[in-house]
Amino acid sequence: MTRREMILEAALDAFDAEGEATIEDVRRRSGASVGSIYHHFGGKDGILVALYAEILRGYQAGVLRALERASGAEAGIKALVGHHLRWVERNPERARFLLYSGVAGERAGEELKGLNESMFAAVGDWVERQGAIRPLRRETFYATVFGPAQELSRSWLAGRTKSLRRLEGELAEAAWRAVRSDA
Amino acid sequence: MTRREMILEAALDAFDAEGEATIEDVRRRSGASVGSIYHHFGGKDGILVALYAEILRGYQAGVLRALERASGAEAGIKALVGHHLRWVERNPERARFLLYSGVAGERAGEELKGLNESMFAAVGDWVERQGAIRPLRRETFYATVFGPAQELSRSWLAGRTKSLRRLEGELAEAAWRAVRSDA
Amino acid sequence: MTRREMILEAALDAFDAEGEATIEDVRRRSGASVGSIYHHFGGKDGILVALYAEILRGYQAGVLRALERASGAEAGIKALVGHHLRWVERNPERARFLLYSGVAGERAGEELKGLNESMFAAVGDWVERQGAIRPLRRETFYATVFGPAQELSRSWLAGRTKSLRRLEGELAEAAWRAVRSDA
Amino acid sequence: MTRREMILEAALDAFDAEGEATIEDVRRRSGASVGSIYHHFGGKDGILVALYAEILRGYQAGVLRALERASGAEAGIKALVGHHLRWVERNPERARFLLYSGVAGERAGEELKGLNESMFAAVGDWVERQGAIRPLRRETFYATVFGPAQELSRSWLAGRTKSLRRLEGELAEAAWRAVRSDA
DNA sequence: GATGAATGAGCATTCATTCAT
DNA sequence: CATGAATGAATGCTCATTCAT
Repeated sequence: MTRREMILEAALDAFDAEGEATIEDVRRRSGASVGSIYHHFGGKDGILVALYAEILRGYQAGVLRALERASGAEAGIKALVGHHLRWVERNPERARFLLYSGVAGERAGEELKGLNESMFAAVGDWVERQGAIRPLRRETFYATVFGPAQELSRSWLAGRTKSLRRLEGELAEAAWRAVRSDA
Repeated sequence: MTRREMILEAALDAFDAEGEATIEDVRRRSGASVGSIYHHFGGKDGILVALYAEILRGYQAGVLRALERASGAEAGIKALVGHHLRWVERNPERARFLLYSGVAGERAGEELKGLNESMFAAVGDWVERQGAIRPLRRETFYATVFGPAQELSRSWLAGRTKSLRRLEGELAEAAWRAVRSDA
Repeated sequence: MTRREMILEAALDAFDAEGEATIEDVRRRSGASVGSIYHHFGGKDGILVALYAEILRGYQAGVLRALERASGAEAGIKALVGHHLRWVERNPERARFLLYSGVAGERAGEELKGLNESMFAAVGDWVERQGAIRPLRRETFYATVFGPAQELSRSWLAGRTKSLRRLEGELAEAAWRAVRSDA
Repeated sequence: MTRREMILEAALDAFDAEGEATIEDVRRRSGASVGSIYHHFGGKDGILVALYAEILRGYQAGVLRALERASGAEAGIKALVGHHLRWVERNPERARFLLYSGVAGERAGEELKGLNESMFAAVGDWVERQGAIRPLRRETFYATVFGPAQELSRSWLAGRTKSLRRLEGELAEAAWRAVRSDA
């Protein structure tokens, strides 16, 4: 494991345990010196953005894989919802970091925007190839498919919901009903 | 306007402008002294919780009003979605505070929990009186109805979506399709 | 119980429980308002000095009583030591206040100086009437008779010594040997 | 002189001059930045404990040296008293810090306890090797030998006694009479 | 690449005191 | 006599960042 990786892991651990990741937290948990951390990442934001990008890449790879495996619109939509719930349940610290680190909002940067663009494009292509989905504005589509799973994920991460897997069927069905065409 | 109200308003202004509300921010914007702020609210958390509760009460009153005015399940569901979007668009600072102040997660306290309970109960009662809604677990229902609107609200507050009102029709229709019964 | 007395008692309680007595502590424990406290005592120092004087008067009255009851030099010296230890053991909060409130050092004031003078004079008179005591400088005499008991009192108040009464015999005997004349 | 030493010296100076040592006092007097102070000592208590330990070590080294140089019980007891008075008179700021910093009582910690234990043990060994000293409980012995000198030291530090050296003979003699065996 | 001493602005909080009612 | 809102200086502490070795 490289220094770089140790630092990123330490930052994720710190964020999970403390709700934030100060340089001092990262130093203590990684064993690296302050100077070394700055050498590798340039600053606190550098660590957070790198970690965010790494996590997001992993999540998105799963999304695309789920879509590839599914055959047909219904299976695809349900796979998107299911993957989201299962990924969050298997990666609570990573999910927490994506949702609460504050990186997305302010420090986004071009790298992250590019990541999102390419995934939106891939999912958009897939949607267009399906016939059984109602024509919806892009924003409505994403909010409708991912919004409920996202809200439940937040709820679960905060300890207000017991299990996500348990709700997967209901939620996937609801998403499908929301976007399927009438015929 | 009482000192207390001036302080709460200053905290909301500060949060909106700076993304956080330090005591110094609140002091400067309210004109109150540090001591006076502590006299009234006991500490920083005291201000935030009081403000959160006040805002939440206002939001919830609107939810209940929307439900009362609506006749029938479809109108009710769509009213819930519509009210959410319109309230956020009319009260962006308040919405931002509810979503990003961090009060909900950690400092919740009994007061806030009570507020949520009573509203969930009221909405739950309404749902049970409707016939045309599929039986869904409580968590699924809330996530399905409010989740998409909530995700879009976050997107809009972050400047990534132009208008919420524009999407109200599509989103309300999607929510209705997700929860309506088959018949 | 008058307001004044309630305030003094609250100050002693606060000092015992918190190691200091802030105006806010006193307010909460006495039930009096801040304004009322200032009305009666003028300020924080006013409370502390008044309390110190009251406690000191009580202690000194006991010293003089112990001396009056004793017949002869040996009994007198031993009575002084014994009274000190027993008073501390029966009034730990008062003893703590006298030793640690910091009133004696800085804020002394004429009232307290007068109290000490008159007691020193009374004890000095008694000493001069005894024949069996070695001539010692006043400072040496007081340090020799009270010093050991005082040190042990501090130790006991800090929890480093189990019982004072248990050591009374040894300590009184040692004091007597230290000051008795040779014959 | 290292940063660390400069900070400790500044803390002692501040305590002597102001009666307390705030971080700001120490910063101004040492020339170090707040951050540097925290880097070295972790907090205000860290400075005080380190300073207390350093001073106590110096005092105790003198005690042991005094005992080694003395031949016989009487010379030893008198050397203990004499060393105490002379050390206080030569190191008033250090004595004041030991007596009034408040470190001993609350923040003691293992380091300080260990220091006291080892010195008590060394003095205890010496006492046991002497024949001419009455058997006294350990607490009584220490209180009897050091108590008077300690009380006088407090008195001198507060400006209520002119000279300690002047009283050394009387006080040492009194301590010896208090603990010597009858024969 | 790595280390850790040093910096200083910024923050939440405490507290004695004043004063209008 | 009593109340409590209001004041503001002072305090201990955190933290991202720089830089000489």
